[in-house]
Amino acid sequence: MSSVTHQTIRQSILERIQKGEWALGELIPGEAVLADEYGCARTTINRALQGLASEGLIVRKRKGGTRVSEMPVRQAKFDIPIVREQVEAFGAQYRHQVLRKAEKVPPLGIRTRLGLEKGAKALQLDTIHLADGRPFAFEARWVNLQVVPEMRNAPLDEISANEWLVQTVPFSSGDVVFTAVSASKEVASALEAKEGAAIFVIDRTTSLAGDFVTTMKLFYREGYQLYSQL
Amino acid sequence: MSSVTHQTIRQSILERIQKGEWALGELIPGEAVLADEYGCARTTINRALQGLASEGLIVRKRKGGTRVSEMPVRQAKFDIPIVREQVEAFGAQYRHQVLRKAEKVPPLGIRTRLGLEKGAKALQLDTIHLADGRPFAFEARWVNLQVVPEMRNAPLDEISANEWLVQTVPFSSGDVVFTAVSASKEVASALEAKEGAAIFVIDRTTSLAGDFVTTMKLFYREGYQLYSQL
DNA sequence: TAGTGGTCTAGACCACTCA
DNA sequence: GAGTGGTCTAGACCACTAT
Repeated sequence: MSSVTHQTIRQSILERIQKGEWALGELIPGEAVLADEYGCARTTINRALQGLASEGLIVRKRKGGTRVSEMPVRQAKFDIPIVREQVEAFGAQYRHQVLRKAEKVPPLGIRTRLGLEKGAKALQLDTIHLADGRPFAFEARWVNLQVVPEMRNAPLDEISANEWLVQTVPFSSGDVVFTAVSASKEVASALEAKEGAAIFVIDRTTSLAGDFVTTMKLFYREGYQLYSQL
Repeated sequence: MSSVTHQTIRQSILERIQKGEWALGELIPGEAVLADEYGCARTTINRALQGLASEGLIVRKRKGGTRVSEMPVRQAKFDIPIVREQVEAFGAQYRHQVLRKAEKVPPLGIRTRLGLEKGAKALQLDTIHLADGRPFAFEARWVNLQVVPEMRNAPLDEISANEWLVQTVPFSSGDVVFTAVSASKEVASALEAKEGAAIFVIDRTTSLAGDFVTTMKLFYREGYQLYSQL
């Protein structure tokens, strides 16, 4: 294959943008022109430019042409891993322990997030995740049993609720919120931290085809950092 | 255009995966077969499958075929916005104030992150971002003057360092770390919070073509939440 | 070595939107 | 109305890798 591929073109145009060949908001040459310039088919240019557009570096409009983005949106992508993998990535041994497993009527906030009717029960699951025997993260979870009734019988000694759900209900979607909170008495004791310690929290709700499956708060031990590249 | 587009096909195949038509790790039909099934060109199928692969839902290998991902990686994407836009998104009025602007030799940690030689000076900039006059975020920044010497004369009364850099050195890359910390005396006073309060921190280092431009810690006011979709 | 995905091309038509 | 990007097609060749 020649060295003129959509990837090399994409890289080349990226560098031209970074070098300032076109100012912010300025029109860059059309696909036809670039195709001629790079000596390739318009399709190939199109693919390169669509890649850059999906990253937010350029803005494309029919008839309006392609412009360098005026407000390049910086996007960070995070892999949201399974806690066990995080622990093992630290080179530590993973273990988890279910602290509470109860079927009961959830508080209003949880009920809303799971889309449950008033009085409906859900499964409450509190888990502590351990790295080399020391607390790594505390998980407070509610599961919608109307969607995954099998969860009642999941072997939670062998596999964490997190992983069981990933395997049983894969490819669900959802949202995530990151926050910092002061450790409550309950969280502090689970994490063996002082009450009031600054704790990094991931608050996550998962849904499958419009049904809310589970909502969870994950409280990490003090000093935990979540890393990503722009 | 017919209703058979790469997008509709992608959605269709996504639904088939979610419905469990193929088990985790199972081989799905080849491009040629799917093209026949959907009555379109192989190119179109290819585009749809590449989209799903880029999201980590399927894994593709030449000769090996396409398989449903065994460990679907959940990725969260965040827009990392400019603080002013965050404040204005809350419907509040934005204002900022430079608390410190000094050219001096940075501590070792900062020096390393900016790739500076021993004894080299950098620009230290502390800024408080205000929403309706109340502290929203405290920014502690160091700028590599070897890369952006113009920063010395930037009109920081009119435009925040953040925005000035985005406009002057757009399209840079970098990394981000999210953490929770207890407010130090300095941070607490800047944010008008209690010492020891749980503060959400974004720690960010930016580079351009291998040169480190700036490193910054952004301490958000108590209760701040960063939201994203999976 | 054979089969699968990765990519390019050339041409075509369509959809949007600016003037 | 005209110019730009969005997409599809049909065919071709290549690159990787499982067998």
